[in-house]
Amino acid sequence: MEAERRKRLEDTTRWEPAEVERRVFDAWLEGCYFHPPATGTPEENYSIVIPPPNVTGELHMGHALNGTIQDALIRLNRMRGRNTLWVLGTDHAGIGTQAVVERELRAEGASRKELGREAFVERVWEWKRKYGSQIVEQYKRLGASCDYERERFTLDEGYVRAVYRVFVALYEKGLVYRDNYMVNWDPGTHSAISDLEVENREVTDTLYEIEYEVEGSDGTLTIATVRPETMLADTAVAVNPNDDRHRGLVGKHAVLPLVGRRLEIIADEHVDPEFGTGALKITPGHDPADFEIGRTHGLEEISAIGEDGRMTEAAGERFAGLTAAEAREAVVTELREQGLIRSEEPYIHSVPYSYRSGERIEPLISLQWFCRMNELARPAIEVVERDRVRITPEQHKRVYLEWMRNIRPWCISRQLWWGHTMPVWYGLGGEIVVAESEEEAAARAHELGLDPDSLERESDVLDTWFSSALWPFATLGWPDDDPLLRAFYPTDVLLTARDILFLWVARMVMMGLEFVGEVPFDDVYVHSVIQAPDGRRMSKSLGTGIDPLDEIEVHGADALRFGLLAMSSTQDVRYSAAKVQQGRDLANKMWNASRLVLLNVPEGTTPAARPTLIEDRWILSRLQRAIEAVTKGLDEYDFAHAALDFYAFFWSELCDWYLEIVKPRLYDGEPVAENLLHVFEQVLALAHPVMPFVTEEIWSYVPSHEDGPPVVVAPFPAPDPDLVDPDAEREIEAAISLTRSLRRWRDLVGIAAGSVLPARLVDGKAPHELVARLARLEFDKSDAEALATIGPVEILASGEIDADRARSRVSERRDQLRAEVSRAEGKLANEGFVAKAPQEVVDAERAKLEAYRAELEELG
RNA sequence: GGGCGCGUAGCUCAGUGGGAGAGCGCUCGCUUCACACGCGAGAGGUCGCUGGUUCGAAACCAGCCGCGCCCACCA
Repeated sequence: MEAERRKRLEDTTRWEPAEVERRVFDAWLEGCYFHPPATGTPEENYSIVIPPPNVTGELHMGHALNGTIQDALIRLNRMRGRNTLWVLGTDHAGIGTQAVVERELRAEGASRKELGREAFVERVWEWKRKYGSQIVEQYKRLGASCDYERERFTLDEGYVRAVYRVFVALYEKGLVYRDNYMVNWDPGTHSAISDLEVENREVTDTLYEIEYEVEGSDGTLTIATVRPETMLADTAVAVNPNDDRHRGLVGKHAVLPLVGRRLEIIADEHVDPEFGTGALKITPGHDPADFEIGRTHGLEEISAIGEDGRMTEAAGERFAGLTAAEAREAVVTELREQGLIRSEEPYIHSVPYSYRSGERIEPLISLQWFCRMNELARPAIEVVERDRVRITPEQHKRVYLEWMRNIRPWCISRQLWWGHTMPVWYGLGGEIVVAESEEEAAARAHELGLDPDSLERESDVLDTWFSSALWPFATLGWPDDDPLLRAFYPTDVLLTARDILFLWVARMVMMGLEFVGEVPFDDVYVHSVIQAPDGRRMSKSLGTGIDPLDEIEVHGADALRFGLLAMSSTQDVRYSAAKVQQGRDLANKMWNASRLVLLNVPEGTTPAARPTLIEDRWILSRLQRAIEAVTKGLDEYDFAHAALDFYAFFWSELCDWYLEIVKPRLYDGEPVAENLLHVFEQVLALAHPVMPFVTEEIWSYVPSHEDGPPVVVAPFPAPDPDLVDPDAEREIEAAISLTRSLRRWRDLVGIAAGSVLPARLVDGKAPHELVARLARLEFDKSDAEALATIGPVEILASGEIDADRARSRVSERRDQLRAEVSRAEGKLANEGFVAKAPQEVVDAERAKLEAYRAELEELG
């Protein structure tokens, strides 16, 4: 080792991540380890596409966990020698990005409208060029080994081509169509949004009961509503066909108060006779349920509320121009004056809100573009049923299938400016021309006998999720016959939290099957959502967010990665700062344990498994089991166990025991250095997928690695069954357990930690020689009084020992043993147990009983 | 309304049929020549409640109580 590096190793008694991480990461980039060639087949290669973060995004804990899991898998498979690609990129995120830039404009006293569409879109691009790579840089801080040379963006030229190709194909297949249909109108963004972008909130409204006159009768009909203003657009009243109370009314007409319109009284199964009076006002223009009923019965659809959230002419001149809320008040006031309100009650129910703007959804009928989903869903259901796509944990499989089987048309047009402008043109007579480019559209118009110059392009853009659905193949070069696509599609696994299972994952499966003819990934692993430590949602606006970059700054990326994996699970978890701290402590421990080894092995030592003594056989055996456990955890997506099993092996077995046991040999130059280096080399490689930085840094100090390949491309350890050694395990574990008993006794009796006690061996029994050193005993043949017998060891009276205290400790132990003996005896006296329990369980119980009796015997 | 999940040490969580575990916190003792981000030792739990299955239940089954999430057009 160079003197300078040796000095650094000697002087650095703490793992200092900040100093090392950037340097190590740059070296990885320089080595091009993250940039695989487009060769080989998807079966032999390993690939993952990152869930593209919004281009406006900043790395949050969700990204950090999601990214850490992917990176651990990517690094594992890269080390296994597979040609490994992790696709990185960002999503243009229509509404979100548009909102960010609009906010910027507002701060300048300008507005989107003033600027005009073209200039605004250019402004967003400017923003993207300036800030769009922020989150990508943040993934680097995490240590993410993505292919940064192949970064993609959903509005890349090639990506846009993929989007248009898909849109046109779906249109030609009749799956994409334009229709006047009930949509979720978001008054906040002035756009339609899809069902999945709606969240239901419990709110308290007033439930009004309103009386309607029935034509040709003295009776009245009472209906209940929380939205009296929508009555202005009512076109019927419905009752349940089996409701005896109203049977006679079906076919008659009610008169709509304030308006005077005649409303047919119809019968429909959807009406719940139990609710209210069993009569339902039908507003096909402003209620999704009523819309369905209206279409079934061929009712007139009146739009009384416009897209601006104000009442239209159709609402009548008294109300036109009012906001919906004002109209409600006006309607209620008039009804009250006319004595038509029977009751007003507070009413708690769930109401749709825009996930994006947070405003209450206004259901209305609008001319939008839709995508029919059931045909696309069919094969996507099948691949999951057949486990061609495996969803882990399995409960999500049912949820996925359930949703897919009841899938509804998807509203894909958005009234925004930022996004993929729909490849649709309209002729003067309303003719629709759909084509991948303007030139093609013109040609098609020509064929149809339309004047190409008169074509007007659709101004709506596509739902952002429409383009995200193509992510796994559009990023790999589709629709071209790209070598990347041939080498890496289908990808191996998709990592996500469950919130975008429908919004994104299901749609990728459908699109992948439809356009590439193959699933986009073999596995879907649904991981935790990380909550704030108090169990609330982690969010900036609530002030509950914890910034992963701050954690990296303070504790290092390895610490955060370890912590996140250790706290991760298949269900939601609370963020645990303690787990990150545990990761930091582990990195520090790895650094320092390595210093012990690296600074004390002779120059030029080569790592090699060389079991000289039984403790060497023991640690090699334990290492094989640790490799097995960690590998299993990573392969089975059980990351918490992978991380924590590694921790337990490294800290409790390797550091606490093996290093303490071999220290004298290491200092004295007795043979152990090769074996120690071997164990460390394996450990570094084993931990690398989880803690890449500290392992890479230490690796560079291991003799024989100085000019060799870095650990990022070192072979991942495989357990060697020949090194598993149950005898050595038994023997060393017995020595450890005896040492601990002796230490416990010393501590209880109050003996100074440093003092060496005289002891004697019980005849015929020899504990492992290590015990004397580890428990600080000195054996002699004196015939002094034995104060205690612990296993095969008698501790002799000496000036340092308080004999009374020692005796009371002995008697405590005796009580403990008696309790154990009677527990075991009772169990073995139970005939049912002896007869029915498996033989090895019974034998084990007998052996324990024997051991307890023997120790009790020894204590006298 | 339907579905899923959770309730284990003070806290955050493992454990899914054979003697209750980890990390943090707490107590006691240590400047032991890798590490005080450390070392050694320890205290702390009727495993939400009730019943059942079993020789044996934290685990399996049923019911109840409490909490969370997803889906759903009862106004």
